[in-house]
Amino acid sequence: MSVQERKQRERAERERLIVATARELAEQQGWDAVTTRRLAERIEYSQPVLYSHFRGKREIIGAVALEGAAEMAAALRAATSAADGPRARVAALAGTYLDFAARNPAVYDAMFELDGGLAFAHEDTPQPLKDAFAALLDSLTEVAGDGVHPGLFTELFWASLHGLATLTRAGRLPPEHTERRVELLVNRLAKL
Amino acid sequence: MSVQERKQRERAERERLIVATARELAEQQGWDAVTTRRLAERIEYSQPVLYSHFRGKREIIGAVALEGAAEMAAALRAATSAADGPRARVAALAGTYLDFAARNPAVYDAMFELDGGLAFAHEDTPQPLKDAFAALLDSLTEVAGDGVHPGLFTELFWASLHGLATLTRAGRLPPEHTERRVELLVNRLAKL
DNA sequence: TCGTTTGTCTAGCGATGCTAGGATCAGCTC
DNA sequence: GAGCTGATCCTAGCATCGCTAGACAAACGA
Repeated sequence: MSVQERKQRERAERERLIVATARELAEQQGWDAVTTRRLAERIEYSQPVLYSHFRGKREIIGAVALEGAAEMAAALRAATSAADGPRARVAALAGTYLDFAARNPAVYDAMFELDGGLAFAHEDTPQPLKDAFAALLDSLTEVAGDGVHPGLFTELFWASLHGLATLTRAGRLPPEHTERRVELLVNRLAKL
Repeated sequence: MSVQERKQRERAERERLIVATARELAEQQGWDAVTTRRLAERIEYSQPVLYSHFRGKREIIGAVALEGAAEMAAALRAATSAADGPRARVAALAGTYLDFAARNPAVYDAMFELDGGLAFAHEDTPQPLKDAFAALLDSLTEVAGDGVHPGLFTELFWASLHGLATLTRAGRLPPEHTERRVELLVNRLAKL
């Protein structure tokens, strides 16, 4: 048994290595540079090994996305729990979200721009994604306003953050007034 | 001279054909299906002909994006000019924007998701893009609120619409309550 | 009528994601 | 300890991608 267990451990370790390497490479040189050949070379295995862990490149992207979602959820929880009052919580939430997107562009792409084969808004949505949304929901429910469905409000708030994040990073929005835009968003959307 | 002019006309016509075919193919089967080979086959010319009109695939995407931007700008103008009062104008603006994105997903991708090699928020931004932004700006200035820079407000409003459009189409947001989300967006962001 | 230019096509390059089939090496049995 | 077996990994290759070089033909000006 012990032999099998060791092999399983090594396999799991190698899988983590693949995901970490893909992420690192994507952050360094963009997802276009993450080819199966380059990835294989970096982990010092041959190409087909990747396919014994993942169905294909899509699933590797999906794995990076899940890792990112878990981190983002944790970051949002940490930021909101350290803030005092609804106003500060929402502001911290928005700031942390955009900060995460700006600091981890490749991961953010894996989560929301690229096709990682993940299910959203379903019952079979992976847990880390649910957690991240729940982190948003928890802090936004208290400022949704009377008669407004918290889930719907959270979806809208999230969409606005997502729009700001992607348009800014793609150079569609000038980066200088990011903070003022976030401030305006919080002031207007949240019923304080 | 007449001969040269005829040739120029034919060239311009063929260029329009390329762009229209690329757009059609993208709407039918997605941008992944728009390969230079397939595109060349559809227009009944060989592959290198494409490269005598455009530097590469990116530029073809960019051409589709510009065409789309012009159409979107026109649609926004038409919708807002037919609406009475600031409230109705903003609602029409938002509805038309999301409707355009939903009806022309491939074109919307070309404009905002894919790399079409276009400059944004610069002085050398192509006119159709400026027009589309100006259409937003014109209807949103009157509801920006006191002391709020209209351009900044427009950027935020646009980002929110963009987030709703992309997340909905990518299956990240359930499509059923789209209208309620738009209503909430208009009610909260606009100072009426 | 004869070069020259302009336009188009065939063929091919390097790179992509992915896979088939053979080699190698660990573990187990006698 | 020898031989078998099954898992593990690699080499080699496929089809397809964006893009380009060089050959060829048609249309033009002299």
